[in-house]
Amino acid sequence: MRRRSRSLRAARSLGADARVRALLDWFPDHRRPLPWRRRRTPYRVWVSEVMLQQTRVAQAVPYFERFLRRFPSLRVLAAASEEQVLKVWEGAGYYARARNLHRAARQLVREQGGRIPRRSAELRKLPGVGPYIAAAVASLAYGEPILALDSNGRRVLARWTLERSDPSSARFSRRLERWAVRHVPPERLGEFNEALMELGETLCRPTGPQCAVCPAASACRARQELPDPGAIPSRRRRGPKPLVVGAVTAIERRGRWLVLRRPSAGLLGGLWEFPGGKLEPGESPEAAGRRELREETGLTVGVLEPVATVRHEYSHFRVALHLFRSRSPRGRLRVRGRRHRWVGMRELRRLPLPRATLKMIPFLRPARDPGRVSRG
DNA sequence: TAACCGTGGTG
DNA sequence: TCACCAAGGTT
Repeated sequence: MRRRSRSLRAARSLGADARVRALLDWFPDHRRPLPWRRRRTPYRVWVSEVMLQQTRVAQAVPYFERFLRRFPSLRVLAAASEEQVLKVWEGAGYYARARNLHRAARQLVREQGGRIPRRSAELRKLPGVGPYIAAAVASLAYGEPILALDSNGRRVLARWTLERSDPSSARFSRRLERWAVRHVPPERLGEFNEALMELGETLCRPTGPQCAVCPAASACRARQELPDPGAIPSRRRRGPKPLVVGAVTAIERRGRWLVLRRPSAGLLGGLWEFPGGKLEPGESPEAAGRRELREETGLTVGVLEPVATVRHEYSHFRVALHLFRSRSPRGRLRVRGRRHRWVGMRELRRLPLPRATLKMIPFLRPARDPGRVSRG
């Protein structure tokens, strides 16, 4: 049965490019059983595409399972609070993805009776849905004959066609899109989209492509004409990430800790954290901890107890956060422009927290080992 | 166009 | 330790 369906598929695309034909023939036997490929509903495809944005499959899988258990449908998602959604997203990063997905769900329930649009042009209007995700959902979930080209796909096509233009330029994407649309039969575009990604992730990787087992190797220009096919597309090197030094103060009062909610937009939007901020030039961490606390909460403290230094890396900078603790703040609490709460440890763990804050929590447990400070 | 937006795996 | 980078979107 399998051989017959494979040859039928291959026969139908006889007019296509040899690499396209080889890819489409290879895919059915090399298609990994990923969770979003079971029961392929538009909602599941959409959630998976959002999660997979800039994220490896292995990292996305557990989040996808957890998210679908907690929010099995668009309506359940729309009925949840943003905080609940962010909590499930906690640790996955790029939190705007979760906020946008939630906003879009609410918008669809409010305006479209909870139905996910079938056409990519309509999907494209939803928050957090750009050209790629719109095309991917429309083609994978609804069979719209539209090309969905991600960075995996662009890398593969650039190697096939020896496309040497700057990968960050519009020209690069435009030329590859044109090539694909010319060489893939429209009715095969959905399969092609997925097959190309699969090839890009499993064999035609950024470095060290596995040409020996690649179904398209014999017609791949990079393979045939370059000493290292992995040299295409060219990779631009980024400079080192700048280091930001900050101070964070955990205020404890009767077993409860003061936390602030970050503004909805921007870095870690909507997540909760302890008061703190960047050191000013020449300022000591402790002085910064006192100053930030005063500015953000109106509270003043005397000597701060150093607890740990937590290091963390974001998309475009690194931080070293000096964590302090105080049990004796003075003054009247006055937080402007953001929500604040006093929470016990159990309640704290129920809030959506940034990774860096999660790293701090073990240091704040009841002191078995007073004065303990982390390395670094 | 380019900066911004997290996190974890990898060599 | 370090730089790369992974099913992109927004501003």
